[in-house]
Formats: sequence, C-alpha cells, structure tokens
Amino acid sequence: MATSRDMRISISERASGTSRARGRVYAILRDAIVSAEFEPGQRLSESELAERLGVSRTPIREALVRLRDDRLVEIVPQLGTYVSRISRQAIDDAQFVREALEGAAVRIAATRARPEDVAALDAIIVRQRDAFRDSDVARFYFFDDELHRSLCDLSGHGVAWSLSQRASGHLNRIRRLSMTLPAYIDEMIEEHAVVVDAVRRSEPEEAEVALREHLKMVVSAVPDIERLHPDYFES
Amino acid sequence: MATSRDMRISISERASGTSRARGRVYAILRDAIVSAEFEPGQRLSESELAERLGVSRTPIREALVRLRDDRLVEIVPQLGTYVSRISRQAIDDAQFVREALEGAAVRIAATRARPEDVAALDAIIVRQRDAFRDSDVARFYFFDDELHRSLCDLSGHGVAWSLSQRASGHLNRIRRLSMTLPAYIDEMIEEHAVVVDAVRRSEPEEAEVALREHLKMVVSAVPDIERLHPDYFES
DNA sequence: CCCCGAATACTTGTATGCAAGTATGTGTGA
DNA sequence: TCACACATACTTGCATACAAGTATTCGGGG
Repeated sequence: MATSRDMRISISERASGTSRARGRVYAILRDAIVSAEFEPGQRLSESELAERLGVSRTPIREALVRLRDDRLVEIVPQLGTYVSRISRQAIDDAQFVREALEGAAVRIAATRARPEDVAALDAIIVRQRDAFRDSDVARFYFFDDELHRSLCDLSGHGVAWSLSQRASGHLNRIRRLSMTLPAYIDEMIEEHAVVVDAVRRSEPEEAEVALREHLKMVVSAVPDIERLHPDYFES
Repeated sequence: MATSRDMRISISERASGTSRARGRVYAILRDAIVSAEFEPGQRLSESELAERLGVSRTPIREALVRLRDDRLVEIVPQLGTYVSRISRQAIDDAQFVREALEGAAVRIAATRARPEDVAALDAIIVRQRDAFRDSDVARFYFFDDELHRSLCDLSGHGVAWSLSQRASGHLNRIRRLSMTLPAYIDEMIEEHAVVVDAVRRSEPEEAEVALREHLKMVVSAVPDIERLHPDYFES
C-alpha cells in the first residue's frame, strides 16, 4: 500500500466534505430545524425533502442520520421521521456540556491570551453593541457565536466550540426563538464584557465563573418560549 | 397530524436503533478500529466490508459517515476510505474533552452521591482489583469504563459519558494498544480509589482534581505506544 | 348507525445500478 | 532501457428499485 506523505496531504486537502451534497443537505436541514422553520413535532418525508432540495433520498438519509445523532430528529422505522420536540433534558444536557467545555476553554484562554487577542475580542463586543443599537438581532447572535468561538480557539482547543455547537441543537432553538425577545441582549453584552475583562487580566477562575454565569442566560428564556409555543415542547 | 401522546411513546420505544444493520455495522467497525484490528492508515473498501459483514454498501456507507464525524476514518471522494492515523492533536482534544466533561460531572456527583451509590462505586473498584489479580486486562478496562460511566450517571448528566466516549476514539486506541503494558494498571486503581473517596466525603473540588489527574495517565502511555508503532501515527 | 376487516398508500431500510474520477499497469515509441 | 500515453480496474457519490411494515380509509356486514 502506497502511504506516501504526499497522498496523506492530498487526503486532508480534499476531505473538507461540505461542498458535497451530503454536507450541504445536513447544513440546510440543521438550520431549518434550529430556526424552527421546521416546527418541532413536524413530520419529515425523505422523498419530499429529496424533491425540494433537488437530490435523491441517499444524501437526505445520510444527513438525517447525522441529525439523529444530534437528537434533532427522531427516525422511526417504517413509520416516519419527525423533528424532535424541544426537550428540557436535552436543553439541560446541552447547558451542562457548554458550561463544561467552554468553561474549561476560557480558563485556558485567560492564561494564554496576548494583548492583540484581547483586542480582537474587544472588537467583537463593539460590533455587538453596534448590532444592538441597530436592533439587528441576527447580527448580534452572529457575533455572539464569534466571541464564544474565539475564546475556544484561543485556548488551543477549537474542538470545544465545534463539539459544544454540535451538542447544542436544542439550546440554539431556544436562542433563535428568543430572538424576538431582545430584552436580555443588553445584559448579555455586559456579561460578555465581564468575561473578556477577566481574560484581559489573566484571571482564569474569574473568567470561567463569569462565562458559566453568562451561559445561564439562555436557559432563563426557556419559560418564556414555553409559554409562547407550548406545543413545541415534549410531554 | 396525529401527534397523540401514545404515538410519541411508541416512537421513543422503537428509536433505539442498534438492532438495525446500520447501528450494528457502526459498532463493529468502531470496535475494529479502536482495537487496532483495522490498522491506522489501512484502506477500507466499502464493497469488501459489505461482503464481509453480509450487508450491502448502504448501511456500510452510513456507518462510515458517522465514523468520519468521530475522526476515526477519512473518506476521500473517488479515492478511498482510510483508517485515520493516530493524531496527537486528536488525542489532546479528546483529553481536553474528557477532563472538562467528566471533571464537571464528578464535581456534581460528589454533591449528590448517596451512601448506596458510593457502595456501588466501591464494588466496581473491588472487581477491578480482582481483574488485576487475574491479569485479565480486558475485564479491567471494562470496569474502568463502568466506573467512569457511573460517575457521570450519578451527576444526572449521562450525556457527559456518551459524548466523552464519542470524542475519545483516538484516546481509546491508545488505551487498547497499551493493554499489553499493564505497568500503569496498579497505579490507576489507586487513583480510582482516591476519586471515589473524595466523592464519599462529598468534596467536589478534590474529586475533580483527582479525576483530572487520573485521566492524564492514559496520555502518559502515548510515547510508549509511539515507540512500538511509529507507523500508526500521523506525519 | 356502529364496528370490523381488508385493500391501499404511504413510511423507512436495504440492495443495486450508474456516473465521475483516480491510480495503476501495460504497451508502444524513442 | 526509459518515458509517456492509454486502457483498465478500482474507488466513492448519487440515483433508483425493491422489500418490509404501519396507519388510514373505505367498504361491507351486523
């Protein structure tokens, strides 16, 4: 077997995957579910999805299998595929995972961040304030993700962010649904500032505590969402 | 749409999934990779796997896609599917994830464990000592997993264990390969005892520190494995 | 009018066939 | 003998066909 160095390089180059239909379908379906365009409890037909997206059932199926790993759909043999209802347990699990992974990451980030890294974090917060002033909630959430991702990257463990995101499907549905309730936004920006400030002063413990406190904001919106859309939730 | 309570119950009942060929194939292939029966760098042919396992290419493909998410295989379009070489970055990432998730879990477990829970943990350690005395390394590792899983379950966040396992493919390959080097085993049992003792005394901080310290044992075996099988590693 | 049963129209799971692309081996030419 | 071009035999990605099973609905009997 020819396992030359060159071949391995060409492998890692081409194994991106998102350009293929499978990855594209996965991204589309995941966004449709997280944004509640596909309503919780809704039935999904592989054939209909295949027709709507202009592909065959094969890449649809492979995407649905991945979404099932994310607990975002439930596949019942010979019966149907359903968009998972929002599960309090799944939210709780996701919250636990985020706090554990991102908390551990920001702790490390606080010990490694250089001044220019902190400046980049500050810049993100500025853009968040801009988005808030423009009432551009979508842009706000984009930079929210950017900040959290940057903190994970700074720790040298980008995997913390990707795993956290992968596990946070149910939580992100809450976030997206609460975009119409921007009452928290102002407070969230201030909490971000506290976290970044702790990172600036190289205070790992403080940074982790502040981040974990901040992450709890999202779950605080759950009761409001549940009042608005009781049928989106389990049992 | 008939979303009755009964239907949802029947859904969760049947959505186990492992009985189907897809789940079976995934489990078989994952174990073959983690146990190094399939050597790192080895090329896998969908057709050959399909023939050997007595199924068609479809369930094989779906299993390989999941293994790709686990970073255990690399799929290169029109070229081939390869067992991932052991990656130091992947090991480091897995180590970070395990420490973060299981550390956070054991911290909670220490505050919630009742005497009978601690007794169950003690029983697992006893069985580990038995396995060690019998030089039954496989049984030792089985109860190793049992202990860690129990700690996560006690925290009320079983997801910590399942996610940790899912992310620890590369790390578990090291563990399995180091089964022929049982020099660490004795020490590992003592570390387990320290963790359980901290849980018994309801000392969350102590328990987390002890567990994180214990988890570092696995990576300490990496240099030995790398000396034994340099071709199993990346670059 | 109600109840029960069978046919029907779906669903997902699996198998297979085709398309696009790459590495390799072979044969030919210099 | 070496180099280059082409044919061949693979690979995975995707599309399609078939199998197994379930809910629904329509029709007939009581």
